[in-house]
Amino acid sequence: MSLFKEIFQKLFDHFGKQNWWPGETPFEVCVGAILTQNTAWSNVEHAIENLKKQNLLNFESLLKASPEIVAQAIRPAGYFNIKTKRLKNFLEGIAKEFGTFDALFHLSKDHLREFLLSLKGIGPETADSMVLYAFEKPVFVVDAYTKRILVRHRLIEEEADYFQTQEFFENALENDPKLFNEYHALIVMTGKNYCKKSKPNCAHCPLKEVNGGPILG
DNA sequence: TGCCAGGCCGGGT
DNA sequence: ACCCGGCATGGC
Repeated sequence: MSLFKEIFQKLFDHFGKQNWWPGETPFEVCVGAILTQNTAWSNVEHAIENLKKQNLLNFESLLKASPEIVAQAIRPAGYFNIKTKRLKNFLEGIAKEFGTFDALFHLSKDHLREFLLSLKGIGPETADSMVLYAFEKPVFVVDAYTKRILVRHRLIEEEADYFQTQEFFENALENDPKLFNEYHALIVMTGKNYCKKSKPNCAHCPLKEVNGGPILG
């Protein structure tokens, strides 16, 4: 078994199934992906709740809602002004290019990804989170935790960019959206245990050794 | 109190 | 091409 499969297995055995993404519909997943940019999910939950209460958590309603209303609703998620713009860019981009949200389901993975990345406010992680968790196409989502863990264990260089890190996983694993789904969720769980500033082999952090050593401390 | 959170953009050098 | 500040709330 490959190293990356072994790591996955140990994380899965330790943490169990994560049932990601926390969202009831593909549209909700997309909105959550934007709202959680550099933000704790607990804050996003309040914003999502507000949108639900006001019946704004669907494509048509959110598209029509005024920026002021949206900003007020998503306030708990932080960066509410810029995130309002990003949501609007997303919604208006879809309306202009495809007409409906559901039309996105007919796009190929690469076309979908390319379209999302063309929108201001949607970068690689947000796009890939949508592609994987809303549209269930096989891309490996990389985030700050992913890089932090790999760098800590000297599996990648500090300088590795998003796409290099992503290839690292995608080359090592079968192209399975369910696997990518679970793996990324487990990495987020694991990453919370790594302090941000510590050097490799920080005493507080788990996963002290990967090659030949115990994965979980 | 300060630091951190499931990024991304835009302006300066 | 890099580097860096701005964006903002809530939890520990």
